[in-house]
Amino acid sequence: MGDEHHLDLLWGRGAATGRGRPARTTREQVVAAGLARADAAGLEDLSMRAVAADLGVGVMALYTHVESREGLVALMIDAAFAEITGDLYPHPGEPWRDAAARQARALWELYARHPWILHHGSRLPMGPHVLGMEDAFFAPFLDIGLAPAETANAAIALRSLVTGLARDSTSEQDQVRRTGVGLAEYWSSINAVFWERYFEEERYPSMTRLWYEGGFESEDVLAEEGILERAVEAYLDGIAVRVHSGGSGQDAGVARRQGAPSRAGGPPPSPGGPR
Amino acid sequence: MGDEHHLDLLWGRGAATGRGRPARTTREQVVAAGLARADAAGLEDLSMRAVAADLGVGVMALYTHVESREGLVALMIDAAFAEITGDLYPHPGEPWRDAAARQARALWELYARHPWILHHGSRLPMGPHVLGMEDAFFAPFLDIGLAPAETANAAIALRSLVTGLARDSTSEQDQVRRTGVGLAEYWSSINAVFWERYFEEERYPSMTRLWYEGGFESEDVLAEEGILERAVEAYLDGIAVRVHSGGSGQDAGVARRQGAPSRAGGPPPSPGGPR
DNA sequence: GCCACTTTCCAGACGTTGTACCGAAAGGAT
DNA sequence: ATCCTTTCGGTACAACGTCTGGAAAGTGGC
Repeated sequence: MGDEHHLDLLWGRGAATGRGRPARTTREQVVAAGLARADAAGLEDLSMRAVAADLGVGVMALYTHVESREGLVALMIDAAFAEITGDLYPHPGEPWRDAAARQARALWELYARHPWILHHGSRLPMGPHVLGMEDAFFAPFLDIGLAPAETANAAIALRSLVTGLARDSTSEQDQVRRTGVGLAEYWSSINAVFWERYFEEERYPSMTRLWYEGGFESEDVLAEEGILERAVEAYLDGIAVRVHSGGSGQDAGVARRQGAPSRAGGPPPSPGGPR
Repeated sequence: MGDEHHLDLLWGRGAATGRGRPARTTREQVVAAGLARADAAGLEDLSMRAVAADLGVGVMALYTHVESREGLVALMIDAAFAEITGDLYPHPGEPWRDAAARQARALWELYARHPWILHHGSRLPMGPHVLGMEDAFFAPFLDIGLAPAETANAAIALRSLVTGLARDSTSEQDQVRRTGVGLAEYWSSINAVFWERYFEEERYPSMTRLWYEGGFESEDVLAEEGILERAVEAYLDGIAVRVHSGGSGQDAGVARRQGAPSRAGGPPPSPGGPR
């Protein structure tokens, strides 16, 4: 297999020559097994030995399809994003706010299905479907009268808002799963022990006051989606204000780069690119 | 030391009795050594052996101060947040938007100093300074005419927005540090290899168009702070709209909970609390 | 001064992890 | 049938977190 670049695997380049001993498993099977295990038990239970055992295969057999554990996780992440990239671009005639909100929801639900993506340390891999997701997030803000840089920032910030909220929301479930203790006992132990033993109401006046005013009453899981909806709506409101009033960037930056680009290559996939 | 609860360590409860062999290091020293190492080399280089070697101490000596590696990281995170909790609450007379923006900046800069906090998998530990930060973030939104639940959501979403943006921005520097390759070569290799070998302009039309329009031109590091400023401003604009027009929640939920609370204890420190 | 008692320190060991090495196995091409 | 290419899997190794047991180093009581 050509070790030209580790990105080859993400972009499906390593074409089999047909010669040599045939592999007992496909790369798709390996990635699927990893996905299943991560969905069920989290990233910290994704050991190469465990994945190999799930497939009934020796450990080192995995390394014919992935170049490392981290490479496997990269493939898994890109495969996960393939779930939503099919219907992410704005539909014809769909208002930009509806499209952006729909994208935010899709990303949110993807993170709910695969929370390990959020607890994965490094950046998203530059795979085709991750890039597809990022590209789609730019689309709703393209022709609404924002300057190009504002357009880019608006989309990146929306993505980050969803990611941050999802991370906050899923991390506690993740912790519950990791420690093995059930959700009920976890919270009951927190409630029983933490508040009376450590929390000092006068030290944290804002939370205390909000508590007594009922600000933390939402107990159902769906209310957690409410916070996404509200935050996205508020943020898009802010973008809308920017469009109608101080926008003035409709044609300021259009076709500015028809000459010689200051950097060779193409667009960066993520916040800012080279800095 | 009483192993009543792992939270005792975070809240500084384990008081030394004065008897027995005195410890050669203090818990503060251990946490500081861990902080220094994580700041310099990231969380994945924070091994117990390395921290012990930095202190000139045997490995197991650390376990008299921390109960595990994860407990050490929790202490480190709480210690890091202590850097900003001193001046986080709104100043007297400070407009709520200024206070919220200032908090967002402070959190952003904290993450820039300690990016490993963002790449840490599980949720923030329930330490006194983490709680202090969370409490302060609620304060600006308290008396601006939002319903209690909206107040809580607004603060949580602002925190998540900053965290998400910071995570996106710092993860690539983190990746550079982890792989050992310098920033310049990293990006030059990305630029030289990626765009011409993998990227297909017709497959990612939004990014391609934004690129040609100059949407990704910000090359300086400070521009990265611009994205935070812009996103926070947009979000706070959305909150402001909510306050002045459709708010109507000024007194809807005040003092609703003076009777018997539906849950025993006190306010939850984080999004939603028990669900 | 001496002795119990308590706490900390450290060397070694154990189990688990990712993965390098290498000979054996298995199929296509000649 | 023989080569050639690729995959397979047992073994090995270094690094990791942390348990264990005994030695070390103090304090309090006599």
